[in-house]
Amino acid sequence: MIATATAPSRPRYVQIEESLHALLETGGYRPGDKLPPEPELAQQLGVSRATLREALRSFEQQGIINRKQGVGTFVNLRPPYIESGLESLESIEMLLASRQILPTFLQRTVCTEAALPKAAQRLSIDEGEPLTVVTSTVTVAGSPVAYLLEVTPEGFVEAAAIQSAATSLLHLLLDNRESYDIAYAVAHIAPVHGTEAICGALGVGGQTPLFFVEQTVYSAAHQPRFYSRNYYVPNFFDFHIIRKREI
Amino acid sequence: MIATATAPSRPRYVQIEESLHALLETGGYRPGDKLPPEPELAQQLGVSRATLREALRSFEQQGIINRKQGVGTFVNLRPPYIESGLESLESIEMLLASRQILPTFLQRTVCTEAALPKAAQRLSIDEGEPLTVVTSTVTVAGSPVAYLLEVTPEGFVEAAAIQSAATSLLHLLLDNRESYDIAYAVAHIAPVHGTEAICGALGVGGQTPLFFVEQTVYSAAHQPRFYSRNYYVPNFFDFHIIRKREI
DNA sequence: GACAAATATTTGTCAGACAACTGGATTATA
DNA sequence: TATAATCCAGTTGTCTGACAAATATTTGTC
Repeated sequence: MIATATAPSRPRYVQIEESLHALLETGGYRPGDKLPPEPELAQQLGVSRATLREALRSFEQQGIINRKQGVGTFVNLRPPYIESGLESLESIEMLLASRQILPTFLQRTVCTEAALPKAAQRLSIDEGEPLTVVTSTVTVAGSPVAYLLEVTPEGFVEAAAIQSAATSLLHLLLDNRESYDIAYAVAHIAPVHGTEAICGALGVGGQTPLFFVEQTVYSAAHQPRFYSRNYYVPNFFDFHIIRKREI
Repeated sequence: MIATATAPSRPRYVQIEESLHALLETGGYRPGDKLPPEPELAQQLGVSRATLREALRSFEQQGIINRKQGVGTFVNLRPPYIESGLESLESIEMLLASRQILPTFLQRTVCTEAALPKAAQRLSIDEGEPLTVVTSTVTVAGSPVAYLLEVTPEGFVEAAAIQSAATSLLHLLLDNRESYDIAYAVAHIAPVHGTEAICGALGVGGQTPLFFVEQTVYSAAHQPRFYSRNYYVPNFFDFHIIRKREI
């Protein structure tokens, strides 16, 4: 039925979630539609009702479905823009790819530096440890749209892979799920004026407010693996966030 | 045991989630701690194991706990800053209150205007319908830190309540959960230069980049209820977001 | 001490049953 | 007839009890 995939010990209710997800996506269910009754759905997925309900609970938590006692389970309307806001960790390549845009990386430089105190703290390593620093200017149709400065401990990513890649370092990490166990990032955002060098690279005047994102990227075990300081040209990007009420 | 609270028809597994949340917060559980075995915990909460497991699944989905077959259930390390990032919908009062700061609202004006096309579209109402517009300057210890422009259809909030409140309109909505069913917002963020009026109100020069947040606030049924255009002084705020990898 | 086997602990899954709730159909009543 | 009360089928919510599977601990053996 479902490919056993990489981890054979993954609990069934997680696998069922994936089956359910596929069912909702490709099974022709649209917002507002009613799902089959739980006993039927459980049989259809080859699982007990209790296990199915754990998966459904997770979906309900995410706001994908809506259960009502005595009535049924319904596919929710999705909030606008639910996907690909800032709350989802993506590389700039992924962001642009979803709009069928292919970026070019100019002036891509890769160098090794000793970690300064701030960088060392951020990556939980010792001062002076070697870091790999990648800087690049991202252009779309000839116009520069972003300036990236990306930092990771030397050796975390194979040097040859970094050199040969024509992508952002973050994309390299996210693209190889198995090798790098990237789970989330903490991003700080601010409006700034760029330095002369950055404004020059982006071809904007010194008075143009830039969108500055500084983020540290963590593994699932909360180990910092990477950080970046990126400058975006605001007119080209439209950043948004879904803000959910808590409690 | 647990107060029956407002809605008696709320499913038990949701109530259990709240009990669990309280248990984790006040029950002295720290990250890494192991929870009691499920049968014991179920008895402690006065609920069957199946129901408890649905609540636990929801917590696992949120990354709060970690279950491992044959071992136990553990409280997760929390990512830094997990709370009160931009991804959580809060009023500026709530944001500052968590840091023991009490803001003052100066030059608070309340007026009624006819909806222009853009505003009408945003709030899904007809052009020309009356809107209540609240503008205010937020100061902390005498220094202006934000300028708010908040808009809602007239009548959605009682006029007297708006007039008498010395808070942001959003705070009024979030503070009265029962009256206004606010669930989430879609926020767009950008770095901008303020207009003369705004820079004047905030006491900054025209070249200072401001943090601009334009958000539409929705009910649980995805009805737009409110929108705001806010300008923040960047040096006073440190906005951050948790960005999670999807899939 | 090192290794292997048995045991205990804990989460994962199942089956079946009944309760609670909803919405519509049916029936009783004015 | 119109309206209200009742019943009924359908669906999610909850419970009980059991066993399977994974892991950690203890015990036995050399």
